[in-house]
Amino acid sequence: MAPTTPIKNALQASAPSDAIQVQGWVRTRRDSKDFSFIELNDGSSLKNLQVIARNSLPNYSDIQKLTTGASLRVNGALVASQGKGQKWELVADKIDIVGPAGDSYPLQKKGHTPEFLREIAHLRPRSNLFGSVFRVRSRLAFAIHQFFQERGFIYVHTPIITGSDCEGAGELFRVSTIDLKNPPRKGDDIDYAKDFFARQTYLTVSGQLEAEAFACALSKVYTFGPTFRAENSNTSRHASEFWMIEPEMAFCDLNGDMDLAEEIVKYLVRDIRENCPDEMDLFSKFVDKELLARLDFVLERPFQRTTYTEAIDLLKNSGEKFEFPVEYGLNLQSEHERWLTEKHFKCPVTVFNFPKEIKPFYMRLNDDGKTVTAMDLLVPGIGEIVGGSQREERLDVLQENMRRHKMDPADYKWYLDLRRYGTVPHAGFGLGFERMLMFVTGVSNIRDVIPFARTPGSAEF
RNA sequence: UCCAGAGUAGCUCAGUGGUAGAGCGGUCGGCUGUUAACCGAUUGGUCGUAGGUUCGAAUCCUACCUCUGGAGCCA
Repeated sequence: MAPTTPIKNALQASAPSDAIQVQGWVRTRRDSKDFSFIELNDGSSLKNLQVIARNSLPNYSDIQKLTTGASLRVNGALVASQGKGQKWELVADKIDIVGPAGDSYPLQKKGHTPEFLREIAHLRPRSNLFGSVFRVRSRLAFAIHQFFQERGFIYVHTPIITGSDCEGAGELFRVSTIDLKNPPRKGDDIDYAKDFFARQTYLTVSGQLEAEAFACALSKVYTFGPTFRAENSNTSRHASEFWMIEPEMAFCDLNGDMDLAEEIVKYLVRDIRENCPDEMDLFSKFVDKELLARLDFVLERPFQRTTYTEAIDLLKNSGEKFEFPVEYGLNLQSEHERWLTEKHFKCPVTVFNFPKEIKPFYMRLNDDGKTVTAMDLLVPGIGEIVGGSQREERLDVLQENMRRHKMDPADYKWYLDLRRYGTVPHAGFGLGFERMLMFVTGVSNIRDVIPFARTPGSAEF
């Protein structure tokens, strides 16, 4: 079989070519007097290749019946286009109709709403918008690995099935092979000692604890994989299955942690700006007209930093009327975060040193005894994109934190061992992959940056 | 889970108590190196579901389902 030229390469050709082969799907077809124009797309780029099908082709009557969505293999000559709008076009010597699409094919050449395309998630990557989103998703994943690998971080595959529910109950998916109709029992309770893993197990909500173990051996590590939350969250920013990037650094404090978070956000924005120009152009035209200006702004301006206490003061003195109260000891609400990043600082802002009462047990207690070394990186349009902290490395303080959070230290023996043997200051954060993708593409619903989204009540496909 | 809004043709929508509509798509024909081509014709409906009010309901009422926006939780 002759080698196939990706349409992306054909469009970037520097010289005509007598004989190439392309394969792809029909986007549109227009008849002319003695021939037909076919716009062919193979997903290698946003742009289509214009194919000229002359009426001298033996199967021209079949070609005239082609509709959007049909798949073709075309052999012909790549020549300079006579028309405007494209540099090259392919004059076909032979067109094989690999698979016709029929008149029930749901995608038109006209634009569709993202909501409709979501209902046909198996076909939506054939649209300009979703093809672009998923090409950028691929590039973003690559850039993440590149960022960490360039800096000497070691990629750790933390487990997806886990026995620890460190973030608290009620938000995990149970993993079990127990027969739901006839479960083994111990008294009135289900006997999980008879389950597959001889204990209760769940889908992971975070690889952090395991990443800490590896950071305390390999110094700088990162995880990048799927995580799961059984929260009944119905918003455009939450999914039940999503990907998270979690670096963890030994011999690192909160400042180093904040530095890394700001550095990676800038790095990823710059990488996508440079490597996905066609896609970014599409997003800025059809998704969010302010996108490029906002991203360039993020690249140019230094990120701001403010303590939680200062942020509360700023909010209190802002003169702004907020729906929710601003009070020391309360969580910052979405409207507060938006005001800080969009109205006050007008750039990404990192808030740090939060009251210990509103943060998890593993965050390091500051010397004031009131705050912990937590940090949230807020970006305009999305809100919180990174959450991280310096971890509590002192065994006695960590055990006290656990008791304060009504946790049994005995359940976390292996985690406490990290503090018993060669403990070190260490820090890390979680960066939501989809939220980052939303930020760089301008796409406003998380369901539209995941190939097949899982959300409460919805796991079709 | 809470608050608000919306479900009418394959898609986007109009129709607000009295015969179910348009544009796009599809189909047929015409024209044409076209660019979301153009021109003409045509096709296409259990008005989200189930009850109720009424002589009569897409339209008013109730419940439920789904989607969207916002909120909580967070990444």
